[in-house]
Amino acid sequence: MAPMDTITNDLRDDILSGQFAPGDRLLEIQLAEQYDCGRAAVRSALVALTTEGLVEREENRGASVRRISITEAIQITEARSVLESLIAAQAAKHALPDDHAELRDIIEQMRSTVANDEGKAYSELNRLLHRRLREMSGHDIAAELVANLRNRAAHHQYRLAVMPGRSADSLDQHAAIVDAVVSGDEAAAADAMTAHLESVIEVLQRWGDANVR
Amino acid sequence: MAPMDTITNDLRDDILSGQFAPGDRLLEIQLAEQYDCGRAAVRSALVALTTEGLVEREENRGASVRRISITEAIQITEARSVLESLIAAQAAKHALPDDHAELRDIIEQMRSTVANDEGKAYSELNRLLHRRLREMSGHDIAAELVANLRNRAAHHQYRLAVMPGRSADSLDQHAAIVDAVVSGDEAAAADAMTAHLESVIEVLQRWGDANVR
DNA sequence: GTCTACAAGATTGTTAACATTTGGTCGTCG
DNA sequence: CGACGACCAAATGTTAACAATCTTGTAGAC
Repeated sequence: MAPMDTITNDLRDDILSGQFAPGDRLLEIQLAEQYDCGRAAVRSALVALTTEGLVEREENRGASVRRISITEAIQITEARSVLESLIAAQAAKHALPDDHAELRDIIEQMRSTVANDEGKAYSELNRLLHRRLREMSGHDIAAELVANLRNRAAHHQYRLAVMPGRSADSLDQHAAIVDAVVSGDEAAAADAMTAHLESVIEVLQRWGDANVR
Repeated sequence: MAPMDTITNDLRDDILSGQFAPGDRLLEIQLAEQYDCGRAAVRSALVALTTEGLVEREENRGASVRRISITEAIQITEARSVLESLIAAQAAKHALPDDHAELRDIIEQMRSTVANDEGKAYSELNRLLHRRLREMSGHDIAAELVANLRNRAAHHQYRLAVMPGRSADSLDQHAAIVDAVVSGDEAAAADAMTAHLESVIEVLQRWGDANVR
């Protein structure tokens, strides 16, 4: 009834949206019922999500939502940093005038959400901006890798979003990225993106130091 | 009889070693027989390798070894470039004296194979060097991504290895990387790695221009 | 009271049969 | 001679039952 890819996407979304929390067990029968499909389809989805790094499977012991430690989240963000910088550079190279307008518009909307303290909306615009930059870059490989890395650290990203005063800093950094992309300056775009993610890493690091022991 | 992970690894190896060429169909029954297991295990392996980017699957039409175009191979190498530079920097930061000795030893062996024109052996040392750098870096995330990217472009890498005069250039570049890592200079290590992979990209680009129309 | 042995339940792993889809072949008709 | 359509074979997709494995709870011995 439901093709395998659909299950994979649905389950991925449900994990990312927090309906299944890190550590939660993923029982095949239960999922089969929930998504109205056979166990085989669920198994395939679990295998796929395991190689994506979102799910952990142990022989004869079943699957569970993978827990991501802080140190791992930092490494993920470091990898994202270099890849997104590549993307930003390529976006600066390939973006068209229409794209420029769209990027500027996103920044304006972000500015508005920050002024009104709408954390949720800001977070969505954040995702949108990064996604559009990936698409504009034309670099399918880097785009795919970054999308995956983002998913893996989604939980930690979430905590970041609700940190007080973080949106303001973040907004400036995003504006700088867009400025560089719009002006077609590849190196500046890459640098701005690196600076942005360095700042994210710093926050993660501080949070880790404060909470781990 | 054979656990799923084993099949996945075996099939991956057989694809990378060229026993299954790009475009070759991967029939479930045939593979089940070849690896002495059920179709279910084969299916799981195919799903896993599909999300790894090595296999292509089409609904109701079966799986085949994914073909990688030159432009895709270039993008793969570009992504590898930034990730391996990150790895080189981390390796420079974390490598211990024993590691330094090992790296220098690998370079010496490489020098010997180049002098004796042993392309095959050089290629293996090449892989070994990159792998050890990944391990020394301690950056599991970047290491995993690079390993995957290397697999995806394995076929094009192969063509590179047999190019005349390429080993000599490559050797100098690798020596530069090791020098930087051994001296603990993170930035220099990253730059040397970038230079190395830029050179690989250039070769791919020239080959592409010469062969695609 | 704690530890071990064992049995019951739950869950994954495997197999086999069945259903569906695809692609091609052959034959007929225009 | 070419085009259309019905069949047929091959392969994938799906389902259900069975086997193997792990976990949990319990009873008994020390």
